[in-house]
Amino acid sequence: MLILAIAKMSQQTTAGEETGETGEVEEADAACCSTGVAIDEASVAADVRLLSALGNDTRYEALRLVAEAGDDGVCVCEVQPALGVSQGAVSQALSRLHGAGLVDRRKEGRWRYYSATPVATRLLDTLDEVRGATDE
Amino acid sequence: MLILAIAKMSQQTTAGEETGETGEVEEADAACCSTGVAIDEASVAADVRLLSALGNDTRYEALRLVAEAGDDGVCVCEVQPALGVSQGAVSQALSRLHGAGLVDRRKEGRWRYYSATPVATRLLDTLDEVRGATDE
DNA sequence: CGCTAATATTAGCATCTGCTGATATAGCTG
DNA sequence: CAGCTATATCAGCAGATGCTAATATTAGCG
Repeated sequence: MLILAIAKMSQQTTAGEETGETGEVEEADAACCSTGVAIDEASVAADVRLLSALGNDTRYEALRLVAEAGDDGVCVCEVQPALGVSQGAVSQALSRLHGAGLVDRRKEGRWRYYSATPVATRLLDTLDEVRGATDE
Repeated sequence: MLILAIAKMSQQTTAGEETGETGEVEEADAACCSTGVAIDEASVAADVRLLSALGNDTRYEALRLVAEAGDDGVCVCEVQPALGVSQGAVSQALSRLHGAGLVDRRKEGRWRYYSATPVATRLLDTLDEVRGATDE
């Protein structure tokens, strides 16, 4: 993928922005990127998977509900009426969140409980913070 | 929307989870939710808009590139070859990011520069942190 | 002014997504 | 065991998405 190349181009870009030209980027000057922001393909995929899992009302709301429940988690049987969509849609939503590492799940007899992972908690906190800062 | 109702049900749920029944949730006990996690419909919409804007490779990578460039931002003319998609796709991607409040834009003659907003910076930092914690 | 360059916008298409309803699977009870 | 409940999975459909190519708009130059 392009990301490693992007990181290199970015460094060049900052210096060359006055020219307004796309400029030929030489492969020299590889001794840059000490910012630790260079990001590899797998990380991109992981981030996009996480973000896209949350970029949907039903799934976002499901996660909010799960996160609200705390460490004990919440039973699917309670998520479903709260979300107001079909049982199948709820199950798929929770499965997608689980696949993205945002919820953990456990069985208790017939019942299935979902709880938020630290990743999810952290991300929701950040969203709350940036929204709060933006609402000023 | 359902969210306010969700917040109330969650409180009840924690107490009633042993019953395994969906239980009739009374409207009483409204004196809860001191955690500040109750979230309104507009906030959900805002968060989902932000998250879905980023839940796509092209747009995520565009934002990464913009964020790398620092306060001066990056010229579209440099983003396009870096992303390796059509000029139109780049423009749409940046427009979507702007609409989600993740990038600011300015004109300099023929050139258009995009820079990351604090919201974007913060979110990307969090993603890096949780990914870093997860990769252990 | 005409022309070129940069880039936003539009139209259209293939593919993807999210939902519903149906079905499959697992657990519990008498 | 049969019957019921909880919930995961599947199939299908309508609508959304993301891309390309084309076009429109803006900026700069001789």
